[in-house]
Amino acid sequence: MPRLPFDPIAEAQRKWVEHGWTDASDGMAAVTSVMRAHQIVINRVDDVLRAFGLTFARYELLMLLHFSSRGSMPVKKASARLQVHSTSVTSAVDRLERDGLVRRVPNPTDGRGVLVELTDDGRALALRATEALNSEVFAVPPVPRERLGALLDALREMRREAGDFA
Amino acid sequence: MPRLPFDPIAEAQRKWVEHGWTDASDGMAAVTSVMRAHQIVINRVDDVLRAFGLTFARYELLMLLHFSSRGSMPVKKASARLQVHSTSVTSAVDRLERDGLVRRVPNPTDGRGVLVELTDDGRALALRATEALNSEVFAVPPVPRERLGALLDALREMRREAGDFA
DNA sequence: TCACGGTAGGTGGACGTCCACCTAAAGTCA
DNA sequence: TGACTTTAGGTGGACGTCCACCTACCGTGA
Repeated sequence: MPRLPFDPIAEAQRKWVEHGWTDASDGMAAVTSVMRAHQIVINRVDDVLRAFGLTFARYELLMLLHFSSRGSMPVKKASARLQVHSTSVTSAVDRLERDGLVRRVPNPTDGRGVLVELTDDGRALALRATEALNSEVFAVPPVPRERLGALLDALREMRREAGDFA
Repeated sequence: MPRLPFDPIAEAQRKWVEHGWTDASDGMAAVTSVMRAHQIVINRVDDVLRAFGLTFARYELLMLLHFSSRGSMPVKKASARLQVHSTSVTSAVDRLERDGLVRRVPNPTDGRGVLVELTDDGRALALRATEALNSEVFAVPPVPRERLGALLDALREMRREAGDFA
């Protein structure tokens, strides 16, 4: 990826103001910046997880199961906690099951549902991946430490306003 | 999507600290927050663009061409400006061309390349979509106005450190 | 008890992103 | 000038996300 001689988002913002869309220019910049930030962090994370045959989506599901009291939960509950559609969880479970990291078991209390259950291999891999992620990515945040608080605060507000949590 | 009674990212952060991964907990929260923020903003944007048969990726390409002096540019240049792989641009061009919003023309100065050229329909649609996006999304940023500056600053730092621009 | 609306989960498909690989045309350098 | 390297762009495929639709089961109310 080439390094540009200028900030492309600042450039777009300039165009917005030029066209008289000043009151929308910050919002445009915010949306575009979040898009690019997502790309940056997911690439950093997936670079590390590739060595473990994982992606961030699948890693998150493994850790959610790891932290759950029984090591298993219904697809629906995982979907709510990870805040993605059930079908995204289904897709992750398919691949994790293929690799022997989780298994599907019938839900004893609901004949419609299945429980996704962490296997021993899955738990071990999740912990090894966490060690790598912690040291190679999370301990070296993608933003200077002194800005991290403001970033987390702003994004928490965004998530709250989007109705993620009470 | 159900509203959770608690912030799932704060909950994950608590688990991280419990496990002694304190120095990585903020980074983990930052990465996860950016992921979720991306989902929130892209859903808001695509909700509006759906009425125009567009997605944000294709909209961005249309606007890039609209702002360019000739209304056309090589795939490679669009890829650098949008900061996505060339193949992502190829894919967007395929769909925009299918819908008559851009056309591919041979690059007169490079026999290997093609120029992506905005059609009149493409330009008109981009402007109508911009009107809708400005009023329905960008003018109502996904974060309180008073936090917007801090968010933009933090994300600009992230992009700079990732090597996006000088 | 039983009919019916609601819910859990899966399927198939569209889309954007990336990667590995390919072809053809430039560019380079002896 | 000619052989080698680099570059532009496309293909095919993996993956995650969403949506529309489907099936099977649950729970509720008459």
